[in-house]
Amino acid sequence: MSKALMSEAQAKAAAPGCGPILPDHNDQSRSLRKQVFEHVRAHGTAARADTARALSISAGSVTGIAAELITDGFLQEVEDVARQGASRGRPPVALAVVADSFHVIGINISDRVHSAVLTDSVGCILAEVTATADQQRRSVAELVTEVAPLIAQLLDDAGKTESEIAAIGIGISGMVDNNTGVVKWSPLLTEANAELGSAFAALTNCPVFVDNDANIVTLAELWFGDGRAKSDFAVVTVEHGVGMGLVLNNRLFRGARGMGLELGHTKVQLDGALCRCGQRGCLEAYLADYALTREAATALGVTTLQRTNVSLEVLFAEAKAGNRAAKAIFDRAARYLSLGLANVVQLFDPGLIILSGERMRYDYLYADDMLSEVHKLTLHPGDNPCEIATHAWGGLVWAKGATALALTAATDSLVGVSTP
Amino acid sequence: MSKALMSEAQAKAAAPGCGPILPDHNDQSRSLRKQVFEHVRAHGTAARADTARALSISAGSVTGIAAELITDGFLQEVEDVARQGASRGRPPVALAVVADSFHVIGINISDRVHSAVLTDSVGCILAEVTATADQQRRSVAELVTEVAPLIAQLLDDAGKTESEIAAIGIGISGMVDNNTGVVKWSPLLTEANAELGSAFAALTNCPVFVDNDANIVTLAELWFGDGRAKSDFAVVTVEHGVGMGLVLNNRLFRGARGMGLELGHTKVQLDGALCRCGQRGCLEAYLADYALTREAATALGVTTLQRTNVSLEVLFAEAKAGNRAAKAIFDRAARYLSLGLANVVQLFDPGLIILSGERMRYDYLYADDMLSEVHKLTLHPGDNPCEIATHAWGGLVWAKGATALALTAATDSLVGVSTP
DNA sequence: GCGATTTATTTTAGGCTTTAAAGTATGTCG
DNA sequence: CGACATACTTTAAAGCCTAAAATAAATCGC
Repeated sequence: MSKALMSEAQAKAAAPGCGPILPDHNDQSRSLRKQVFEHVRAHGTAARADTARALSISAGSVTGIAAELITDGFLQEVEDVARQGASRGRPPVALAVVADSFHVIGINISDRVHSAVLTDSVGCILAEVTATADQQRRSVAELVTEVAPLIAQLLDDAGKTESEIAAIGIGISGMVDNNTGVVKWSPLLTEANAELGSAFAALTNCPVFVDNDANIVTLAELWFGDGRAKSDFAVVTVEHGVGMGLVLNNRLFRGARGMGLELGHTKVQLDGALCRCGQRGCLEAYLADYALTREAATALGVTTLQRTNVSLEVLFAEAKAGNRAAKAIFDRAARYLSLGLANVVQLFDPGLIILSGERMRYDYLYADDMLSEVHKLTLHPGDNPCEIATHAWGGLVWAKGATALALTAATDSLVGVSTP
Repeated sequence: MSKALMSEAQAKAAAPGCGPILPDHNDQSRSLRKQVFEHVRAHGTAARADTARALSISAGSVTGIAAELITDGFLQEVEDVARQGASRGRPPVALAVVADSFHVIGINISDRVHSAVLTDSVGCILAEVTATADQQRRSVAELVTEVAPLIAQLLDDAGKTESEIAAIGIGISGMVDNNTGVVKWSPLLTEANAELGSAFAALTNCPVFVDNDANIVTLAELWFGDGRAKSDFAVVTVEHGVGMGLVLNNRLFRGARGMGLELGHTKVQLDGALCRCGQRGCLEAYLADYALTREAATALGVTTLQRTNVSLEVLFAEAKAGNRAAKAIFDRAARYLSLGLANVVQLFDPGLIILSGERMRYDYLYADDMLSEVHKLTLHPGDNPCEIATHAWGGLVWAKGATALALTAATDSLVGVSTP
């Protein structure tokens, strides 16, 4: 059991490169070309010989593939600072990804603030931009109009043109079909089954990939965060709703039919509290913003509270100041969170759960009591209990995670094929 | 939503061949040799041309591979009854698996009765044997002594010798590490971390594979039952405990770390009913045999009930006869079952859930009320609600499922390599 | 400094798998 | 019977990868 509040800067410094560090054991089909590229990117720099050993392929293959990737402009030989004067034998020559071999854009669409970043092929941010959003629901067309200036601004700031962007990733809360880019439902949109992906593809002439916010945060962890060194882990987000993302074997698991993982709407109580989805007893109905403020209204004796986040802050301050009713609200939420996490452990048995989301500032939600409660509610016969970490990112997680979506796709299309 | 009570004979007649019908899209690494063999086995018979089209490989490859498999004795050309006088052109030559190219044994170890079957390479039962078990916990050594006669009997009945058995599959309830054959915990064994696999391997000189009973039933569905035509589905068993198995992309999903899928111990109630695992609020504590009999004791005014299954029968009879208290017990169990199933749907989004286990005879558990309750407790934005089927197999499911475990392994080791 | 040693990378020849395309076999249709 | 359709087989060649030999570039001991 551990807790870690890590800044983005720390996460960046923790390990070089980006992307999952552990190789993917299941899938032999990835071309060696892509495997070599991904190995170098994951480790920041890697020598040919190391790469050959790590991937269990012959040195000759690496030589050939590296030469090809260098010719194509994806890799380059660099001075290896780490290994200076180390050992005998011919010194290895380090390979590194050519940072500006391609670029991607990641966009997060939210109810309060949109954010977008433009990064190079190793995930370094070249430009970032945010814009406050009006809180109304809107149509896809309106949303495109709303977000288009952000993209233009990014390109301008980074000095790039549309044609230099290999892919765009978009995160939005709601139910998203990642394969088709269709948003089946979102609290931000007026339409159901909105063709968000194709709308942005038409706008930008780039391949566009869409996913829901929980998956986006999970990708952020897998590519840039604590999950890089793990091949299997879960991410649970507590915010407006309760979301979940799962990585199995270094890949984002999206459920058998592309949906699923709706942890927020798993039932934790028969005939329980009313959820905004209209059903009763959802985990979300005990944990999410609206659930807490609903109770806050009662506890603080206020009948109407203007803004959700304001009232939450008030509630938290009251709890800190010793208001028993306020504290009880957080305590109950924490107990239900522990129950929800215990169910995740029982069903998926991940080695690590990362708690994410702005609400993680409310330390009641990740107090030691809550964490030990999870273990009390779990069977772990092998004595390898699930590690639980808290990770409060800055506001750019979502946009950063969206770039991971784009980076994956761009890598596939550019590096995965032999003649780009 | 559909219900189907299908006998083993019907399941057998429903589709020819055995094993998953849908090809595995994820894994390119399977050698074409194995893919061809598995395609033929899955379809009962298949022409070379059909196989080439189905697997998207060239006809020439199939010719070569089929020739090799025929030489090695795994495939043969047969008269194709179906296609007589169909179309123009040279008639296809059907290929079929040579049934006695190898044999496997499947064993189910239970608290009441052990069962074992010996099948050929297409899953046809050549011999079956059952033996009542004493209900005491026992050591691995005692268990081996107990089961050894069944194996001897099978071999004798089928006229085979130990050396003709390619693999043995064993199912046992409890927590099993399939990779190592270690039973971490089982209600049938006195020891923890019992090396059941190696114990039987030592006895029989065969490769032995062990899995828990829920996975075994799931394999039975995947190989011989309703799951054959699905690439993703879940199986939920209600019996002494509540178990679950999940098939993702035609493969049994065993959780990130080989454990997991402990649906019975997911929590459905804070501070709920006491479970035999010592925790409170487990789904199992509302559904399993001991949970029902515990309440039956109260409802029927009986203080001590001799045998669990006897008292369950009494309770069921009372409910049928109109005893309100008895009926209420089943009703509540059904409500909790629907809640548990809804959670499975929310998290895994399988297209199909198969309810299995002897308790499915208690129709309260799969009444339309329960099924519609599941859908009421689930979000399904794409209007593709999860299908729920009930499947009451005969007593040999478990043993049959265990053969699937053995068949998988035997196919890998025998067919997967070019020179056996 | 010099050769032995060590490790990294490159070159080369060959093996394996698979395919496309041409060739052969065997049926139906008119 | 010939035209056609479909299934299967053969064959040459392409691709990918490896093992092994060759080459490169460093350190170590003297």
